[in-house]
Amino acid sequence: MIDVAREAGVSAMTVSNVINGRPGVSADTRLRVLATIADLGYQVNLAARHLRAGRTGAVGLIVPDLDGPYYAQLATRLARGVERRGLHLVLERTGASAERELEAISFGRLRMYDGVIMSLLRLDSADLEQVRFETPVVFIGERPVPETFDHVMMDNVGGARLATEHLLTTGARRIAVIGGKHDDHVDDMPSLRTRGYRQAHAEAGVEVDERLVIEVESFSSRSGYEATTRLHESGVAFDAAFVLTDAAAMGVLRALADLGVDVPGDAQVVGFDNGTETDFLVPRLSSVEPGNEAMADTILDLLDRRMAVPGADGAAQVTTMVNARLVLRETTR
Amino acid sequence: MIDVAREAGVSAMTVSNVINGRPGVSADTRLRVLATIADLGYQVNLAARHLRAGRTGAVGLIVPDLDGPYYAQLATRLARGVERRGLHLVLERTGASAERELEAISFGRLRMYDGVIMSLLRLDSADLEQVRFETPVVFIGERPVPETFDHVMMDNVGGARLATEHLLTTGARRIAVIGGKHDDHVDDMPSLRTRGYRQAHAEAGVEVDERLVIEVESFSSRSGYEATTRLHESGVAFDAAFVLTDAAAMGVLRALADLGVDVPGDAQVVGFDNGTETDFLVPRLSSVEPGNEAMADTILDLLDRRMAVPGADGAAQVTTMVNARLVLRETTR
DNA sequence: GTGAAAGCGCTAACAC
DNA sequence: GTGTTAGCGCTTTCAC
Repeated sequence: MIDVAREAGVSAMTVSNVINGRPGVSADTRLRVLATIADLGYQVNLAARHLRAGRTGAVGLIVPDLDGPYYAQLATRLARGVERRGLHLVLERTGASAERELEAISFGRLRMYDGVIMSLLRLDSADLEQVRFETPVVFIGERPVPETFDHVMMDNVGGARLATEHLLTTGARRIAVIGGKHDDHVDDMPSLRTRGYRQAHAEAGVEVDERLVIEVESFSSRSGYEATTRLHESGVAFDAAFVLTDAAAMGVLRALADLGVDVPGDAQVVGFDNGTETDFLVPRLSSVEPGNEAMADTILDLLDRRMAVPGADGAAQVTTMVNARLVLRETTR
Repeated sequence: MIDVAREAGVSAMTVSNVINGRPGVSADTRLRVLATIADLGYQVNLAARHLRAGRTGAVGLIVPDLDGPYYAQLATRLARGVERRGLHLVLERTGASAERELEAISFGRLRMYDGVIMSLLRLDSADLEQVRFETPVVFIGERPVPETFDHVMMDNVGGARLATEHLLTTGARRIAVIGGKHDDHVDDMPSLRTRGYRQAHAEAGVEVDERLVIEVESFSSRSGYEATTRLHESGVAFDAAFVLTDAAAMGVLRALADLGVDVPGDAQVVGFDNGTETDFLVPRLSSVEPGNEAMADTILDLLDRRMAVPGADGAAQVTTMVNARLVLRETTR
């Protein structure tokens, strides 16, 4: 920068003013500086700007994974909003490992961003209270977070209840829940969705057969496939499957096709997330739409609010729950 | 840091030495400093470290999109490798817009990373020559890049030829190429894969009916679906479809199911990318495996080499082409 | 084994 | 409209 200044015959300050489009530079000088910048191929040093001015121009999105369609689609929505605000979105993935989640929020790494949107799967509220956050953060996801943070959630329980109610209404009585939990004391995604499943059963006066609650290790298509195969081999009858994610539901559909089970004739299937792929499966997957658009908008509004006031995080903490609805396609009656 | 130093009764330098695990600090002092750091909840300021030391600890991966499975899966592979090297991977998406691609490489934004892996779709070699890259970069993808850069490519032509050869060998004579180009003078992904398709036809002495070359706007499932519907409505007969990406192939399969076309009986289908989802489609999608693992390994090796020598980029530029192979599943005979 | 001084490249605040 | 001064928080260098 100092080179540009010398070459253009002005001070570094004037160059800075030109670069940042600040007023109070004569058109003449501005043009000369711009020409010199182009000439020398000068680029600002963002590290120096960051150190001095405190802002980086980036918003971080920290998510467990990107192979699944859910976070990838959320990222695309958020990116658009962030760019509209003159910033850019940067993603980090933790692979749902506690170690990497901790790394992402430690060593001052969050300070690399002007604001952060974060979905943590392993770390709990207590872990978070250990860390000092200097950056505005909005949490997403089901894990509880300390009271001081903004938090946007989808209605896991309500969405699951909607799906299960529909299955019960259409005559299903033995609904497998793929990815469910036997013990739903924790507030993570599988537990909450299983809770909705149980609530719908309770309201309908139908008892849950615990053998229909199938725990899985991950929510990949492969997991869904294997869980369905196991369930079938166990000989436990079922006339519907509520699958906790669309990705897993894809595996369930594939397994049912292999097993010669007709969908939705012999067994109905409902997924969760309403990803863009649901419309292209054979048969098309009915799914819980967790309010993806509203979610992205709410997250950005909250982050705006936090980022507006530079230092003080005076604004009251907000927890928002986005409404879910059911989208029926071909895997349900 | 100065606070920690004062509190621990040492100099800032010693604190720095402790944080960076440098030798030459007595065990006694080290422990005292670490305790003080924990006490005060101190975190390094990465902006300051970056400014002074030049390194950020991050590797950037800049890709067109993340909704499709391809880049998401590549990112996961690369992340593992990068973490093994004590760094972390950070993603940016450009949405395949020229403007955003330019932004990502301008304003010194690449300097935020110790190394960058980049897939550009819009910018061409001439655009890239304008920009001064201060950061080690490895390019991926099919677009030509200036001779000075390392470049890892998949064998688009060869992979497409393999797929088409197989279809021809199994008796197909009217192979639609969904996403193909009529004019393959440019070296982008659709053109290269179409070139392989044409080569296979030429070798087999089968003429290409240009009405079977279906251009699409994007490679989403929706595009594949619509292209197939259009082709069917046009009344042009086909007995196979080579679809340029798996995501689009998913839409093709869905369309064929809607149209009552039996796969692979009435029409065979082959995709490209061999994503993890291919195994869970109904029917399972045969696909070109572009060497995803080898690709990730090669990229990381090249980046290592560039990042090893801090300033001088003395090492000769390398262009690598990874081999493709065909994975047959249920959509082919 | 530890510390003091200097400076990375930028910008906020204020002087002219 | 433009320049000067100071300092963001680290690490490199060299002295002790």
